[in-house]
Amino acid sequence: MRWSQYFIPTLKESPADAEILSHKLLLRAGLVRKLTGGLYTFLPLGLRVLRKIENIIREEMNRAGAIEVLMPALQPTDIWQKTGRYETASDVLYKARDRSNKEWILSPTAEEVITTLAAGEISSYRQMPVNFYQVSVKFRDELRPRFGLMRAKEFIMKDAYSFDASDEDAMASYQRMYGAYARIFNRCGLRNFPVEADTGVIGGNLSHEFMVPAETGENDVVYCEPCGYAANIEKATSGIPKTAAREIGAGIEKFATPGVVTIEALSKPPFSVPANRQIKTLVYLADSQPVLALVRGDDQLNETKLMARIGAAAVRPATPEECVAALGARPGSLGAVANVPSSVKVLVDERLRGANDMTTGANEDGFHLRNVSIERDIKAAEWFDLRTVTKGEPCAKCGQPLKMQRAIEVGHVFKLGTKYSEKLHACFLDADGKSKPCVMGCYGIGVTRTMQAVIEQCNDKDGIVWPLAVAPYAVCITPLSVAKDSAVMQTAEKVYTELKDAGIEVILDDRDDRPGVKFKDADLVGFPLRVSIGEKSLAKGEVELKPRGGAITFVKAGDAVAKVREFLVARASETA
RNA sequence: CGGGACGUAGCUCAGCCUGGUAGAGCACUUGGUUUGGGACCAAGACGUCGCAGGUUCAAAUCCUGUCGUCCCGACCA
Repeated sequence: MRWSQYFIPTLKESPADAEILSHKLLLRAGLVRKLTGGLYTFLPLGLRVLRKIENIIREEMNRAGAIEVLMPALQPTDIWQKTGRYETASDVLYKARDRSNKEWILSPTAEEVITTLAAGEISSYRQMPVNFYQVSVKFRDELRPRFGLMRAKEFIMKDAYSFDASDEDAMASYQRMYGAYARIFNRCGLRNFPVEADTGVIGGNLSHEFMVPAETGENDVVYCEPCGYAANIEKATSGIPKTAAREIGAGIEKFATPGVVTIEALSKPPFSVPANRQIKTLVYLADSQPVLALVRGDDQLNETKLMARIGAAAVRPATPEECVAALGARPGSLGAVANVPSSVKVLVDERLRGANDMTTGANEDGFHLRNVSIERDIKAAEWFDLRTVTKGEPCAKCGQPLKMQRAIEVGHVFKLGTKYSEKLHACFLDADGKSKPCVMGCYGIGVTRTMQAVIEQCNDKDGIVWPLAVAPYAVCITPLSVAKDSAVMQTAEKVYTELKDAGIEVILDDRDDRPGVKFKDADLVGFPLRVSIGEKSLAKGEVELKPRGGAITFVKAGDAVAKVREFLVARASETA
């Protein structure tokens, strides 16, 4: 490709609405342009990178035995209603109406469609295992689109769905995808690692996310280097000790705490109740029913864990008014000991098991209760892990201190079980003639997000440093003069033609610009190798090879093509 | 959805407080000089100051509303 005939609108300055580095570089290197918040046009170079990543994904999915299909982005609502996700995923669904006012859904994912396909097409265990995948545009009405392609309203996702006849087979399918994902992200040049994850609105019972470490990521990951444990903070557990039991004091005692409505205030004089001797009482509404979640005063509730435990379609924190309606008191004086209607579920964090000598709200504004012994005084409690792990706590597996890291989620694998196949009747006849629901798994990769994650991880002060496997072009030829019959341009044209004929992806910067402009642009865009051709070195019969971020080497002009191929082969073998 | 900031040329921004001729740098056009890390000189083109109301003799500037963008939050009682 000739640069002058192409479209690479680089920018010297970062547009004001880009906050993080990778977003700025996407715009500055001329890879994308924003249409409006969360919606981007891919320009030629950005599209090439996208295609590179897609191709890596296709190769590895095919290698893992998955089969490519393409499903509609516009989907009927009835199948979403059958799985219940018309309600549970309602927040992110883009809905559209046609001329007869019929409602449609713009696909945020495709479990409903693929399971409908399976329901019609799979009737025997002999047809499985089978794994369908597609690469397509997805739509999500994000709470807050941000950071360019990281969280967009419309994005490109690879989604795959496996169907198996048994749980063991489904596990094997899961492992195959897990392995394929590791290969995909490694080939993209990304440092990445898998972590245990919550299954959220998707459902299922086993899940891993593939994470790219980055301070700008939206996930917190807990990990243990010695034993390899790693989990999303939403899922992570630790071996932190339970609350120490003390001598059980006198019976429960109510005391006045006027104006004290926070853990912190109660921990100060005159009350001086340490946070770890307080019970934090949080009120949620699960499908309009109040639920109490109890964690220790110095712990944070992990809302994702709570959601998973409650299992209701819609869970949200109660408003102060709703707290009064449920318990008779406002936040700050709430508790699970006194005046709790029997209809109200009480979920208690495991760390509080056995705790006594605790203080909690009295469900009467301005009063608390002390000498509370949880297992004696809180009836009908259900025990779960509900707290959020913090850095430095002992690993549950090996006892070493846990570490924490911000990360970008680029892929997610789920073992779904039969949630969707049961609801959409994707059943088959087993060898013994019995009808059973298919056991499913689903597997997603954010293709556009992966692209930006690569930029976030691979850059320097001058711009992007593309890994060869996903670079828009492998080689940029930079003649310092473009005068038509100059020796420099003739050499550039010759090298260009030969590289092209050798099947190497090469761009010739034939713009009539000063060398500095071309160098800056080549660095900004981040081509892995630059071949610079100038009068001075050409007088010695030489051209320059400069790897992005590396040192210049001089080679004989006649050897240039061979040397370029050598470089590319060596570079390719580093990540293969 | 709540809080905050911001909307002025293609981009980055000044001007607004204290109302009175629409600005700079970069990019763009033409000519010339340059040519190994984002050149220089000269001339030029480019704006309903987001939009709609209001106040005023007069609004980019003050007021109200609205739309959009970005950031933080949306659990920790």
